[in-house]
Amino acid sequence: MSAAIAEMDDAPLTAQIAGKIREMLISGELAPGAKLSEQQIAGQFGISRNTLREIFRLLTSQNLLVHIPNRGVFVATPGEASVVDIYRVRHVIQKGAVRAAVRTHPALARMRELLTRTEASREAGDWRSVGTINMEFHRSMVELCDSPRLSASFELVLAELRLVFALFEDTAHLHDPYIALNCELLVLLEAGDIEAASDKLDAYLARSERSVLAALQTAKQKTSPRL
Amino acid sequence: MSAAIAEMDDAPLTAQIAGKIREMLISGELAPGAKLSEQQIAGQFGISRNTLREIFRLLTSQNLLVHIPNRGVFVATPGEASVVDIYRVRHVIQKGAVRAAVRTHPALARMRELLTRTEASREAGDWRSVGTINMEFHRSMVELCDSPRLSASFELVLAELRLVFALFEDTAHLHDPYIALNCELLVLLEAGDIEAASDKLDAYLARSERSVLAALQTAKQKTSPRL
DNA sequence: GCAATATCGATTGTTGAACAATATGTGCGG
DNA sequence: CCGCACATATTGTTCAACAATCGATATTGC
Repeated sequence: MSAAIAEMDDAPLTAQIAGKIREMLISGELAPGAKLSEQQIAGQFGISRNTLREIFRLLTSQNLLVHIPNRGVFVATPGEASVVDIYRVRHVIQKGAVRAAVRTHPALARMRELLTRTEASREAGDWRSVGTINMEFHRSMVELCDSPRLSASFELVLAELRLVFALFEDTAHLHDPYIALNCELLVLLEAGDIEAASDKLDAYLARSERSVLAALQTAKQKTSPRL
Repeated sequence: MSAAIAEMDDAPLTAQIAGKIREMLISGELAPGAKLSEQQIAGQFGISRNTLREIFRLLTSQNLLVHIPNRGVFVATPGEASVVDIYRVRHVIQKGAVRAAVRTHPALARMRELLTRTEASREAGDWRSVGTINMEFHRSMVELCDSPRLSASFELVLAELRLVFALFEDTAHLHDPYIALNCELLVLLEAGDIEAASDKLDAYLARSERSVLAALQTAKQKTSPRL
C-alpha cells in the first residue's frame, strides 16, 4: 500500500546499504574528500565491518569512493582532470548513441516524457529534481544503443558527475540553460536528422563542460583558498 | 632470486588473489558456468572466506563472475547476446578512438610495436600469445582518447571477450586473418586518414564479430547438443 | 505409481571478536 | 629545528558461529 518510495526488502543487505550510501554520496550528504571510517559507518548503519567492506569495494569500483590501502576509503573528489575525462567519455558514448538513433526507438519517447517532466519541475522551482531528470534524459539517450554494457559504463560516469554537482550548492544555473538544448536535440533526433543532432550534441557537451569547470573553479576557491 | 614471474608482494592480498583468479578465468582454467564455492576457493588459495567475498564482488562488477543471491558465484558464460553487445561497445568506443587519433600520439607507436611482436609470435606458432597481443593492440587504440575512464570501460569488455575465447580451443583461425587488417588500419591511422581508418575498423569489427559468433555456435553444439 | 509436501543438508549471508600490519601522532633527545 | 622511538588508532585478515535460503531427498496421501 504505502510501499511507494523505497521498499527493497528482499534485496541482499549489502545492496540495500550500498544504495543508501550511494544516495548519500550523490546528494552531497557525504562531502567529497571525507574519510569514511569503517567502524563509524558500520555502526551508523548497524551492519558488520566485514559487510561494509564488501560495499566499499563495490562503490570503489564505481569510482564513487577512493580506496587507499592501509589508509581507508574516502569520498572521491573529482577534480578538473576528472571532469575533462568524464566529458570525453560522454562525447564518445553519446555521439555513438546519436549515430545509432532510429526514429521509432522507445528511448526517444521516454526522452520526450522526461522533457515534459523537466518543464514541470522547473516551473515548480525544484532544481534538485531538474538535475535528476536531466541525468535521466541523457541516460535514456544512451539507451538508443540498446547496449546494456554501454549503458552501465555511462551510468558510472553520470554518477561521478553527480558527485561533482554535489560540490556546488547552487545548481540552478547549471541546468537551466540546457533544457532548451535538450529539447532541440530531441526534436532533431525525432526528425531523424542524425547529422544535425550530432552537431547539437557537440555544442551541448562543450558548453556544459565549460560551465561545470567554471563552477568547479569557483567552488574550489571557496573551500580551500590555497593548496 | 627466483622472483621472476609473479611477485607482487606489497599489493594488498585481495588484489593479488583477484589477479590470479582473473588470470585463471581468461586462460580458461576455470570453465565458464562453473560454480565457485566460497569454501573451496578460499581453501585453495589459503585465504579467508570474508576476503574471498570481497574479491568476488570485485570480479562480479567486472562481468567476469555472475553473482546469484543465496546461490553463489559462477563463471560468466557469455552467450550470443553478450557477444553482440560487446561488439556494440567496441564499435562505439573504438570508433571514437579512431576519430580522436592524432598522428603523433604515442599510442600509435605502441600499436606499431605490438604489431611486430604479433608477427613474431605468429611465426613461432604461439597463438595464445597472438591473441593476447591482439587484445593489447586494440587496448592501445582506445588510449588514443587519452581517457582513463574510457580505457577502463573498454578493458572490461575486452576481458569479457577473452572469456568468450576461453570457450574455444582452437583460437588460431580466430586471430590469424585479422593481423593483416590490424596492420592496414594502423597504416591508415599513421597516415592521418581518419575516414578510411574508420571504415576499415567497421570492416574489422563486423568480420570479427561474425567469426566469433560462428565459433560460439559450434562450441555450444559440442558442449550441449540440446537446450 | 505419482504428485504434493515436509524435512534435511549444504551453502551463502552476516555477525562479532581477535590479532597482525601499517599509518598517524607525540614526545624525547640531539 | 630535526630525526627517531614509542604509543595509538585504523585498516587488513582470519576465525568461528549462527541465521537465512536453496536444492535435493524422503515422506505422505491419493
